[in-house]
Amino acid sequence: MATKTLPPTYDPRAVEMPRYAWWLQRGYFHAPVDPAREPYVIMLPLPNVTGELHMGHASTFSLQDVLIRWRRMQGRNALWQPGTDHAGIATQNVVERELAREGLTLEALGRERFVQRVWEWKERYGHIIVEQLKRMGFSCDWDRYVFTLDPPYYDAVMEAFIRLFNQGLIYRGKRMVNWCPRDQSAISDLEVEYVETDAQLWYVRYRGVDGGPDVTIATQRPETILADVAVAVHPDDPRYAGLVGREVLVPIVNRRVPVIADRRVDPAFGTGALKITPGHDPTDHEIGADHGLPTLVILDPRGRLTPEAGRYAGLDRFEARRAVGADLQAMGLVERVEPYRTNIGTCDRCHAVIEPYISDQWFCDVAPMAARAAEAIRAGRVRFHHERWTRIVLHFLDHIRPWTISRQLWWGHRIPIWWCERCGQPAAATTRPARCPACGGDGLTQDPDVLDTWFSSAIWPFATLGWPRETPDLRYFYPGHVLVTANEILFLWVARMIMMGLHFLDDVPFADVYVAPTVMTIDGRRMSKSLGTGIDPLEMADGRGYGADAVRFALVSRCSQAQQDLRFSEKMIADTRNFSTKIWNAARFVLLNLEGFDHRRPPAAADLGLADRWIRSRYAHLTPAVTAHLEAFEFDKACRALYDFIWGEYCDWYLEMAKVDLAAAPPGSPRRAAIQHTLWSVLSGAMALLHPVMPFLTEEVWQHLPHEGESLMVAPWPAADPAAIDPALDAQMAVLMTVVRTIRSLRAELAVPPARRIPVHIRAAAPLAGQLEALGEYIAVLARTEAVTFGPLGGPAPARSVTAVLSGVEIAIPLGGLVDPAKERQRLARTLRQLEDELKGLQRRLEDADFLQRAPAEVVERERSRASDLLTRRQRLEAIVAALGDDPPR
RNA sequence: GGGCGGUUAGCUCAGUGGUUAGAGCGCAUGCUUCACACGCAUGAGGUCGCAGGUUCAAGUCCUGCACCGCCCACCA
Repeated sequence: MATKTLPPTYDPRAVEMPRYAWWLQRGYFHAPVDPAREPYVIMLPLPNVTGELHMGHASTFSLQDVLIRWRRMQGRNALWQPGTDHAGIATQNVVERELAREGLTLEALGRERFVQRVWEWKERYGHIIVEQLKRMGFSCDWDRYVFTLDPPYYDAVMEAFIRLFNQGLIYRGKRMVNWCPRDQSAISDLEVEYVETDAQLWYVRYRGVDGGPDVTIATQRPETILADVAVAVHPDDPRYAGLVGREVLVPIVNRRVPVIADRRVDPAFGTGALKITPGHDPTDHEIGADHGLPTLVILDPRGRLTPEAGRYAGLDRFEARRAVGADLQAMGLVERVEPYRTNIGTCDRCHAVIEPYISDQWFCDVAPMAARAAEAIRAGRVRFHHERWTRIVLHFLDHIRPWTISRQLWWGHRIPIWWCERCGQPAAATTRPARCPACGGDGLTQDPDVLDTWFSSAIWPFATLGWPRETPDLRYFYPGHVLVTANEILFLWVARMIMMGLHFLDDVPFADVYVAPTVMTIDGRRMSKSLGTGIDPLEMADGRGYGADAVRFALVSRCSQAQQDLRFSEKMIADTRNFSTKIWNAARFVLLNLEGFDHRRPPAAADLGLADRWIRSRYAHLTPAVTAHLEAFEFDKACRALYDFIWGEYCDWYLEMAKVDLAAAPPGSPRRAAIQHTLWSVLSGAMALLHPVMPFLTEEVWQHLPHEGESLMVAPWPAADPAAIDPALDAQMAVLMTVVRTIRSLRAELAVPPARRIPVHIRAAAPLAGQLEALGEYIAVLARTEAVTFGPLGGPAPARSVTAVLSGVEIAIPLGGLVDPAKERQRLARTLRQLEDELKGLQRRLEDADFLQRAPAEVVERERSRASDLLTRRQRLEAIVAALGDDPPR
C-alpha cells in the first residue's frame, strides 16, 4: 500500500486554515438532533461582539474544544453552542466614541438612529471575534450561531422578563443604586470594581447651636457636606452622651441638623461622629430612612453639582471636593486632613468612580431562585472543579441581594413594559398592547430602559435551543453537561444560569463547571492590552508562526486544578512548537519506513520483538490514563502523559530500537511488517489521543498515515487494551535503560570520543542475564559499544576496566590504556561512600524497634531488601577496588 | 474585616505519609550518529517560605507566623 511522504518541515500556517475550512465543509462541527445518540453539550461563554480574542478566551475555549473533540471521538453527539453577546455598555461606548470623532452625540442622533448605527457597526466588526475563534481551530457548531439580539433570542429575553414580572419577581422602585456618571446608567453590585486608592480623610468641625458644643466628623467627601441632614453618633459613646437631641450647624450651607444616635456608627472610626448624607451614601440612606430624615441631592446624573449646591452648582464632583475643602479650610473648620487608603467603587466597564445615587430602577428579586440554585449545588447536581469554588458560589447565593437589571442605555433588550399615560400602570407585553389592561386607556409608552446584558446571557443555555418554544433541540440538548469558565464570571453569569435554568426549566443547565486558571504574565501581572502586558494568541499562531496548536497545547498543558493563576509566556508556546516539530519528524521517520506495509493485516504475536511489545505495553498504559485524566478535568496530567510518552518513550527509545530491528528485518518479511505495524499503530493512536489538544498537527499526520475513515476528528477514541500491558517487559526495559545510561555516563566521564565503539562486559544473574543478552544488540547501538559480552554475576572483572555496580547488574568497560587505576579507585570510592551513606540511614531505620513494630510489613520488607542489595553492592565494589589495587601501576 | 489560593532547582511547574524530591526551559560540556540542532547525549544545580506539633516515618497531615496574589464586605 502506497504511503504519502511528509514535507521535511511542518508549517502550521500553511496547514491549519485550509484544514479548518475542510472540517467545516465536511460538517463535522454540526450536531443535529439524533435520539439514537447520546448528546454532549457545552455552551460557549459568549464573547462580546466588541471583543478581540485574548489569552483568557484562548485558554478557556481550548479546554472546551478538548472536551468537545474528545467526547465527539467517543461517539457522543457533541454540541458546542457558539454565539456572541451584544454587550450593552461596552458596545454602546465603542459606537459613542466613533460618533464623537464625527462630532456627533447620542442626543443629536436620537435613539432609533443610534441603535441603527450600532447595528451597522456590528455588521462591520461583529464577525471579527468569530473569525478568530475559527482560527484557533475551535469546533463550534456554527450552524447554530446565536447573537443575543437576534429576533428569536430577543423574544426569549422578553418572555423571561414578562414571566418573572408576572410572578412578582421583577419590580420597579426608587432605590439607591450604583450609578456610573460616565455611562449615565445604573449598574449592578457585581459590576462595581473596588480599587484600593489613596484618598484623604477630612476632619471637619460642625458648630453647635443654642450654646451646644461643636462636633467634629471625618469624611472622605467634603462636597457631600452640602447634602448633610444630620450627625450621628453611637448611642453608647460616652463622648457624645449629652449631645444626642441637640443640633449642629452644617458648614457652608449653615443648615441646623439634629445629632442622632444610631448603632450603625462605629465609635472607633474617625471621631466617632458620622455625618449623615442620605442622598449620597448607602448607609446614610438607611439611617436617614429609619430616622425620618429628608434626603437632599446635590449631584446630577453626570456627577456635577446641582443648583441645590448653591455657588458650587455646575462643578464636577471632584472639582467641588477641592473647592469645598478649600472653603472649609478658609473658614477654619478643618481640624486636619489625613492621608487615607480606601476602596473606591469603579465601573467595571469604563472605570469611572461610581456614585451611590437614588433613581427609579427595575430589580429582580433573585433570592428565591438563588435558594433553589444553592440547594441544587448542595445536592451535588452541579459540581465545581476545583471543588473549592463550590463554597465561594454558595456564599454568593446565600447572601444574594436584589439584582438591578435596568440600564439607561439604548443598545440592548428594551424592557417590555408599557406605561399607561392615563392611569400610570405598567403592562408587560412583548409588543405594544392596544389598550391599558388596567384602565382601558390607549396612550401607552414603552419603558425607555434596556436590560442588563447579563440578564440576557443568564438564559443562554436554553434560549439558544429555542426556548420558550418546546423545540426538539431543547428537549434533546437540555440540560447540557459541562461549563468551562473563568472565575471572574462565576457570579455574573454561572450562578445566574443555574438560577434561571432551575426557574424556567426545572433543571440545572450543566452538571460540571470547570473553573479555568487566570492567565497571567510570567511575572504574575494581569494580562492587559492597555498595559501592554498581553500576549496575543493570534500573533503567536500566525505572526510568530507557532500555529494555533502550539498556543493550545501550551495553555491546556498548564491548566491544573491546583492553582488559580497560570503564569504564561511566549517561551512556553515556542517549547510546544518544538514538540510539534518532534512529532512531525517522528512521523516522517515512520513514513519513510512503511514501504510495502498493509495496516489491515495485524501481525502475529510471534513476529513482535521486545521493543514492539514494550512500546505497545506503554501505549496500553497511556490510553486509559489520558481518558481518566480528561474525565477528571486534569488537563495538565493528560498533556504531560502524552508528552512524556511521545517524546520520552516513543521517540527517545522505541524509534531508536526500531532502527536496530528494521536493519535486521528484510523487506517483505513478517518480522518487518510487525515492526511497521507497531510504528504505525502506536503513532496513529498517539495522534488520536493528542488530537483534542492539537487538532491540526494530529490530523495532518494522521491523513498521511494509512488510516480508515476520512478524518481523525471523527475517528474513534482509542480503546484501552489491558492485554497489551506487560509489567515484566516494562521492568526489563527499565533495566536496559539504566544500563545504556550508565554506559553513556561512563563514556562521558572518561571522555571517550563519541564515535568510538568501546568494549563492554556485563555480568548479571539469571534470569536478568538472559534477558539482557537478548537486548545486547540494542545496548551496542544505543551506547555505541562493540558486541557486548556477558558473564555471571560476581565473575572476574576484565583487566583495566571501569566498573559500575547496579542492582543485580555489573557493567565493566575494559579500556586498557585509557583507564587510570588511581582515578578509577577514586571514582569507585566515591560511589562507595554514597552507597554507604544510604546504607547507614537504612540500617538505622531497620534497627529501630518502633519502625519494625509500627511500619507496615511491606514497607519493612522493602527496606530490608534494599539494604541487602546495598550490602551486596558494597561487597562487590570493595572486591573490585581490592582487585584494582593488585594492578601494577604504570 | 472575612474567605480562598500560592510559597519545591535560576524560571514555569509536578509531586496517593514510606528509597538519597522530579519534569520542561535555562545553564555547562560534548556531538553535522542515515526523523529531528525547534535535535541528541552527559552533567551541575534543592536545609521543599519560617517556627512549632502529630507520626516509627512529613515536601506531603495539624497549629501559628511571614510574604505574594485573588475574591467578598455599606466602617464614613
